[in-house]
Amino acid sequence: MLYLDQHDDLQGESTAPRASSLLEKRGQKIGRVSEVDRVYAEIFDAVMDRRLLPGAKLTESALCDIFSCSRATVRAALAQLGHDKIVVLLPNRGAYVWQPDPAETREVFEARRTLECVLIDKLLQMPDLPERLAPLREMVRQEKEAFETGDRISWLRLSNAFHVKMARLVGNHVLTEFMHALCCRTTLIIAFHDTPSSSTCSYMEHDQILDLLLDGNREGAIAAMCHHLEDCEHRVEETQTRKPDPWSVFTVKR
Amino acid sequence: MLYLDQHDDLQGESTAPRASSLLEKRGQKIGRVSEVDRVYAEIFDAVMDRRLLPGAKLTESALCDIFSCSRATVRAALAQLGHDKIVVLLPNRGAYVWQPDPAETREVFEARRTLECVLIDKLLQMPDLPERLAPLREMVRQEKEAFETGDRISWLRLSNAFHVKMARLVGNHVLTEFMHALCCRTTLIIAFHDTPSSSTCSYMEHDQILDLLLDGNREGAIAAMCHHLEDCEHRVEETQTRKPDPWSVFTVKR
DNA sequence: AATCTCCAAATTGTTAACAATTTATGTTGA
DNA sequence: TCAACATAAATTGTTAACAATTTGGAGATT
Repeated sequence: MLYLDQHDDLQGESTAPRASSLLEKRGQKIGRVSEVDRVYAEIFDAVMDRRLLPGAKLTESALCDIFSCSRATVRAALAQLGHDKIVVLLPNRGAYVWQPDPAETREVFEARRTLECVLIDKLLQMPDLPERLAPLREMVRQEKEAFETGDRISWLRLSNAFHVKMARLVGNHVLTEFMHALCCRTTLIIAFHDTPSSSTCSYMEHDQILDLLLDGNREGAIAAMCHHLEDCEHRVEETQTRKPDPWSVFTVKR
Repeated sequence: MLYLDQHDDLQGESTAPRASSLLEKRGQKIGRVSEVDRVYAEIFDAVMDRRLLPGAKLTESALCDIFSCSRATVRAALAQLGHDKIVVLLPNRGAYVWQPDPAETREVFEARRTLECVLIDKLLQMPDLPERLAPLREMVRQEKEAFETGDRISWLRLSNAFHVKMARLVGNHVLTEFMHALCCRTTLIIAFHDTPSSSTCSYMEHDQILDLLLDGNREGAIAAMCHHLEDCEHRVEETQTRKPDPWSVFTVKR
């Protein structure tokens, strides 16, 4: 499970959570971030920002050269990424950026719907919801700005950060970490199925969800959230059926 | 997050899920389990079975001697266990079996209540629930047997396995793995707070939950499940307030 | 008697080298 | 021409050695 403590998922910063949490271990700040955490964060960000696409081979020696570190460090980082299902580790064959299959895609989206709805219920039970929800407005504003500027990377990060931040409001680290893990896997899924054309402006839906929450409209908020996610899932499913295998780009028979 | 694929959590076998899932990677069976998975499973089981208690120091060289392997193997296994919050890794100071604090305890139990209730809802929506629930009866019978025999280890394993198996019935690997992770952490919490006296027979409550599910009694099943968990949580809280710090056994002032 | 400093032992972090496996290429033979 | 086989390169798995850090205790100082 991905670590995630007091991290704030700010724009431009790494959303990889390991380093920040380890900085606080045992109550004392540790001046320097461990080498493996640095490599973990670099690869993590590269995958989340789509500089590394699903299926890409991650050769250990290549990563050693890139990050100027030993193979042991790279291996440790890859092992953690494997545990988080960001990469897949094949024995004796190396590490590859995770390629989600249709069954997994469905299950991740279902888990997200399930968790998001539960969190909405918990949020609506909080007496000071308006105050707690206030910072989210600012995030959505940044999200809108990133979208309009064409800053795709920031937009994607902020889009996920919205959901994680909402989970954090509930005040349960365990559930927050779970949501964070699901958001990361969702990003990977979208990266895997993304076609250049598909880009809706999710910040409007985020704003709408905030409105419904402030109105105390449980059914509406849940419906909006499910619609938001199903919209995303269906876009993925479309491309899934459209390109069943990479050989379809050729017209010759196999 | 803990891997967990087609593993069946049988009595007497390891409940550590990594090895079994890796055996199936890429569709082809791999004859031999990786060294780090073996060490991972050994330590994992020792913690789950309370042979290793929370707070115990896990010295790398000692583990090398025990498992006849290199330090790199041990380090990799410890890193994975750290990721699963079974052990805590302190930079330059080593690995220790995780000691859950009160806040974490509360959050793990809340997350479990949340997830278990959601799973009950999903189970009740299944048309063929009775058939799917049948194998659970047999598990509860084994659980009862282990309890009556005084086989504490099997009883504890089966007690967790019941909840994981129920989650698996829903058919979502992501949610199942999450439940498995939560059950492991619960076991750790109980191990941390356990006093020799506390031992209720949870198998009766498990049977009751099955009855209520078969009756289609949603409210009853949810109430029973929450009661089941809160019972466990309150027993933990009791010992938590009873011994806030180890110094309370002395009457002298610090 | 309590505290501080310094040193040695133990332990962890890191790097390099070797062994085992997989992948790719080239060759042979039907 | 195609398949199977053999070989070499590349890559991963494992082990051992060295460097850096922490821990515990002896001895000096106040």
